[in-house]
Amino acid sequence: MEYNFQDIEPKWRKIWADNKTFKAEDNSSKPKYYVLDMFPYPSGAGLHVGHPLGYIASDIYARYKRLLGFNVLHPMGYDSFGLPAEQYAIQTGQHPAITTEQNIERYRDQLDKIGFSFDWDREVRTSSPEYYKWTQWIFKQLFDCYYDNTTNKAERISKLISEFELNGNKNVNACSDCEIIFTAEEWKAFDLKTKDETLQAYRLTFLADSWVNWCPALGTVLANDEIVNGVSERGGHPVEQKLMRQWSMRIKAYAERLLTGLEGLDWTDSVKDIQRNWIGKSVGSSVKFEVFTSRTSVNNMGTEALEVPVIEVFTTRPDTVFGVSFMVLAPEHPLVDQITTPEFASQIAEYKKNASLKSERDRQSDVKNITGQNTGAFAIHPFTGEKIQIWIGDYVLVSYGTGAVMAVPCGDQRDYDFAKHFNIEIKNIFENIDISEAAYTEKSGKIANSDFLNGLDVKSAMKKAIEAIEAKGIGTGKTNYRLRDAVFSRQRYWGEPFPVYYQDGLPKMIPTIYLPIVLPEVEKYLPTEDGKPPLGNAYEWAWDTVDNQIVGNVNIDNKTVFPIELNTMPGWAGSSWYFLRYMDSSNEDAFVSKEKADYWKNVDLYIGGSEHATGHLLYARFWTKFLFDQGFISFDEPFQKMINQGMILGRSSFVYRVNDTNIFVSSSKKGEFQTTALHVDISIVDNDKLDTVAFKNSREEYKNAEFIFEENGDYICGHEVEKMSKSKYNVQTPDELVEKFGADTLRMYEMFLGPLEQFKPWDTKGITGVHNFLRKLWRLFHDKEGNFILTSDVPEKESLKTLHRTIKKLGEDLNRFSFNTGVSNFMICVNELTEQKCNNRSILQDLVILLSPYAPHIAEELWEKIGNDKGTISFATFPKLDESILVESNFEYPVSFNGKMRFKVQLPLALSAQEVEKEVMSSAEALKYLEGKDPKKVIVVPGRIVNVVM
RNA sequence: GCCCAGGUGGCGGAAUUGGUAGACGCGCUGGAUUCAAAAUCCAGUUCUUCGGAGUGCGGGUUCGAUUCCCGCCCUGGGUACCA
Repeated sequence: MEYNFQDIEPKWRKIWADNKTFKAEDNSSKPKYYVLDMFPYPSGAGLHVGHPLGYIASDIYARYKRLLGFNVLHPMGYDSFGLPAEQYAIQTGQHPAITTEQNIERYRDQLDKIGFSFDWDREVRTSSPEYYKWTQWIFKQLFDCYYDNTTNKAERISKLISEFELNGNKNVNACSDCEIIFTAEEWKAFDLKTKDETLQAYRLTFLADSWVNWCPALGTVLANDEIVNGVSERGGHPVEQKLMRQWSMRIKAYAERLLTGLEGLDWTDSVKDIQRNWIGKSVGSSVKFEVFTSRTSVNNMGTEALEVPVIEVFTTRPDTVFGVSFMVLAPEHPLVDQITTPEFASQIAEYKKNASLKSERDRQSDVKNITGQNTGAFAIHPFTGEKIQIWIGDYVLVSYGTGAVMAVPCGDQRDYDFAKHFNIEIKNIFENIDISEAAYTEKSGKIANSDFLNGLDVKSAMKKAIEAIEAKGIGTGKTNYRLRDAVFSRQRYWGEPFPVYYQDGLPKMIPTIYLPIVLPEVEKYLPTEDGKPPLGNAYEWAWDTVDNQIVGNVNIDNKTVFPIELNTMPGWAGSSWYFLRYMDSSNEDAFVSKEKADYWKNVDLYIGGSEHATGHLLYARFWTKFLFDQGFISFDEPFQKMINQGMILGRSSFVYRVNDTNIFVSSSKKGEFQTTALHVDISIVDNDKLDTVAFKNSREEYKNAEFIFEENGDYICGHEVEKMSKSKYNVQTPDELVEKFGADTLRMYEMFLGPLEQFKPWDTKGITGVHNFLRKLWRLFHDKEGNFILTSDVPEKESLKTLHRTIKKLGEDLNRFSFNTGVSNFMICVNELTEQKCNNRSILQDLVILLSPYAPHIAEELWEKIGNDKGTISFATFPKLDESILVESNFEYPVSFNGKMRFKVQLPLALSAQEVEKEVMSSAEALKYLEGKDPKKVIVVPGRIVNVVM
């Protein structure tokens, strides 16, 4: 009987499902191991072969860990809120919930065919009310908390209110946008609205007017990580800045912990670097410069109390403070108009106008153009007392730091270029450094011409400068982060509704016992005509505070019935905590019980793409840290180890149409014509050879196509490696491959393609090699007639060696996640056992266990045939390596001359270096290469190599 | 520009601490089997002017470098007037 995967695979998948073989226990004496995949968004296109790559790797690892005796949590679910379903709804009127349900069914069907060992009882869907009830709950927790920089964690807002009532906010050290200092009396005197707004400035999620990235085409705001190269990530639409009242998340509060937390994680340097960059920490100091303007003299006419304007800057190089020869403000800086002298007023107005007309994007692309305008005003250097010019320039951004810089042209290239361009003095404060051509930006060397900093290296000068700045009371050592607070409102339908209603314009939380607040029905999924988000179309979207339920909008009286928030949450809300829900997916009383979270703890192995580095992976870390601070969970990093699988690229096929004709020319002859390359569906191309009949039938316009063939009569297509996409007709679904070769073959082939992390083109050419391997394996157990032929003799020594070498290699491969070499090692093993004609039961039984994580169906079948009636191989014991079997007595020494391997000599390993040298040098082969000369030196590394230096 | 990852036969890739470069598979070539084909099996397959040369290029360290160091080129990813 041949290897019949068509029967074997469905049989075992049914047994696994019926017996819930992969159900994870929440209480177990075994050690736990949590293997997680980034859950998919169920798109209408279904899975292509790229999707399962990571799932296969994680499944192999999960199965391996079970064999090692771990209690493995290996769940799967769906990130099922999202834009495509909504856009489909806009076009067709189909409710996104229905589309999503259909897509999930398709995904499940495809996933099931690959034989994953998921515990489906724990499935989560971010769009189900049972799930988003808890997303809403976490939102409420964030609303009820602020970040205390002294305790260095999130604290309840009630604690803050008590402090306000006691001492005002003068002693509060919190992450906040609150710019005023108030006393307890003042706090108590605030009206409700002021109190509310003051608290918003502290809450971890808060409502505020903020500049947002508005995408008119999508009709929604976007987070920074949803914008790529100035256009929306989805759809590539332009994005503009708009001031809107939006929910935000105070992720900035966690900037430092998000940064330092990276150190303990087993992630790639590249993802850690992306996050470090995104957080963008810079250490330096603030410095205040007093402005010296003509109005200072005007002071004489008025009172001395008239406030002198002060410009505060942030600098990472306080050590270069004596090199400051001018200042530059952002055009939008609030002091600009106040300090500008009358003779420059019109030019300044002109410059500001031009700057405001430039979009953010233009300003970025126009980097080389140096522009600026003198305000005519001067600042006073805090240490030298010199007057220094104040300019405005759009290279200074109002949104970063203080929107003003102290310009040190000798030490900063942009300042240098600016000074050269406008002919401003460049002071050299570096000892023996030539700055005639460019600024000196290295942080080495000594400081000169700098009074009390003279002769110091950068590090000491930095320290001393900050001390001096602080002593003078003109600034403090300070740390800046580039990380912005995250906008949390989306003007969309298909997302989590906020559990928020508005009373007198102030946001109020709906009590937890009434959650979830379920998404209302709407007739249209588009924004309303007056520009409200899609939820503005709902008729039943008001909160009745007496009956505590959602009621019709007609009942809104703003006394007891109030309007509910119209925005929904962004895509990353649900995915920021889903890994916790798997631990306790059906809990109706908590997002996860403390007990289960304490047992499963964080994810041991997380597999997914690195494209989420600045989005999901940062937000999930933020929420985890918050939930940890509040004592809901006992760990503050979600994903301990992460592997980022590379994308599988498609291999597109092309036909070449001779321009203005219906003639298609084969690849090698296309140079003779003017042609246009057209994508052709890869399903009608086999090894680059086009099925011309199928091609003609594929489209009406190709019906009468004519061809110019190769000499052998074939039409050969061109090819190119591109991202897999429907429009390029290069999508390969796993389904057809499973049908043709079986899931075990697909699993092993995807692993065999190359290292998991690498980007690689998809190519089915090699799949037969893997399939043949499985057939060859099958033949080890069966004779030509298909009889099962294992013997129970004492195994041959050679076969034992082969087995244990494989045990060793496979263990090593799995421990370093080298799945591709794992497959190779199975091939080597089966090749050797075939050669040895090994059909020994004990050897082959161990081999089957080794193979079971990679090819579970065939392994189960053979395991059963061998006579194991326990029902599944999944909990067998990973074979134990016996090193003694691998110990060799001889070694074939490679002998090199000047580093070039020439020949080999078989020698006992027991020989000493001297003995090896003697044996080798007296061999006939050696004499030939010595050509009668004496070697300069002979290097012998016992058990490794002999190298003769001539 | 800066940061990160990578560059090895016709192709995907292997070589884990510096020690036989090209494992394993595909493809290709020849042969066996067959009426024939598929399948299977066997042999070969880095290049070569047969001296050698060879892991993107040029240097260096070393008895010995795909591996370590310096400089450069290319590909992919991230990021950017960030003070």
